[in-house]
Amino acid sequence: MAREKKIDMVILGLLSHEDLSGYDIKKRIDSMISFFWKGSFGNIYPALKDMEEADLVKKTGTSDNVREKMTYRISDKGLKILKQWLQDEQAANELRYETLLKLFFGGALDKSVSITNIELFEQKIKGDLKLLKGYCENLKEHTENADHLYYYLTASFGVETYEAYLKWCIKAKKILKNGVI
Amino acid sequence: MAREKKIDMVILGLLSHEDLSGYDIKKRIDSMISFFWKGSFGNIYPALKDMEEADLVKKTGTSDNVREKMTYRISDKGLKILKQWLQDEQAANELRYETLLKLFFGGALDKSVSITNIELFEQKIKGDLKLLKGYCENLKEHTENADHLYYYLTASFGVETYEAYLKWCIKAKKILKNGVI
DNA sequence: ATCAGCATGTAAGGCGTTACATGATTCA
DNA sequence: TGAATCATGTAACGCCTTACATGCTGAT
Repeated sequence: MAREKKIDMVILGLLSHEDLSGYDIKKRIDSMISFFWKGSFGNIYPALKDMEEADLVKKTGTSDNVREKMTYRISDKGLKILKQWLQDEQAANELRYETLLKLFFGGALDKSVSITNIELFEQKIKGDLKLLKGYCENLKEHTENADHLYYYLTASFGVETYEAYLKWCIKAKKILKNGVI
Repeated sequence: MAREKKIDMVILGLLSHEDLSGYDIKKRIDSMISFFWKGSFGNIYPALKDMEEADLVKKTGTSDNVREKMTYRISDKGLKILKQWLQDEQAANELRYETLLKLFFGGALDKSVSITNIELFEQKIKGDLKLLKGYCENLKEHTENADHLYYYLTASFGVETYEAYLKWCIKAKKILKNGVI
């Protein structure tokens, strides 16, 4: 079983819920998934093409009907691959925070630079947290769709960790200002 | 100012503290930085070579003296580049958690699969948290080095977020078992 | 003697981003 | 009528990972 490309799994996962075009897949990723996984046209469209050739998805619509979106549907084979991946215990969980990298080397400059970097991070997180909280509230009100429970769990992960980030920001700024732990 | 390669900044940052060989750089990254930024021989050695050609670092030691490690020292130009990067307000902060991706699509299988995935994540985090806590304790005891304050701040970021992860794990498992938010 | 770890690298491939190209449609 | 957005793609490049290749050194 060749190492699956992760973008393939994202696409198969989305198609397991509903038929979608490449463009719509991008929109779904941006609105619901992007805080823990990203996608771009530059990898979505080629992935769809490759997966069509491998019979993991097939085109629907556009049966000579020009000016209709090209939508894709997951195949039985595609669904099997998706389920295999979900059950695979391997999981690459990676954090790459340039802000922390800069902070780690902050001693090379005045501490005010590090404080500014933390404040920039803090503002970005505050904005994203607000979005995630709104998203969570929406999901709580629509429990008729069983998948919403899963969406909620991922969004609540974001809320809880972002709140921890903000607490850390306050503490870190204080430590820097005082110069002692 | 061309877009800096991030591994270059990691290396320059480490060299701003002390002269190091490629091998030692890898060890430093693995032990102190890897939870928020990674590096491999495959990108460290080529980066050192490129930066030597660009006069950002220069070789020290090994002056015909065979069987001595090839160590590198940061140059004034290298230090300038490092400081520019530290002051640049752009910062790529990216989370890529396959565990969350699998959870998002967990509705395709029985909830027990998602619970297992959360538990695997939980165990991994528990182990890493223990390491980070030990690291923090060590840093608290050696405040004579001013840089240790910065190391401590990044490590405490890890401790706080990992603790938030563990709280979320417990909550998420409960929600899945009950089937309601 | 042999095995782990020190030490330096190269090559191939994977995967992703960014920018570019193209054209239709919708709305102000 | 012009701008924004819908919609699909390609090309080039960037950066990293993995695996491989090589040889030394120190401990058991």
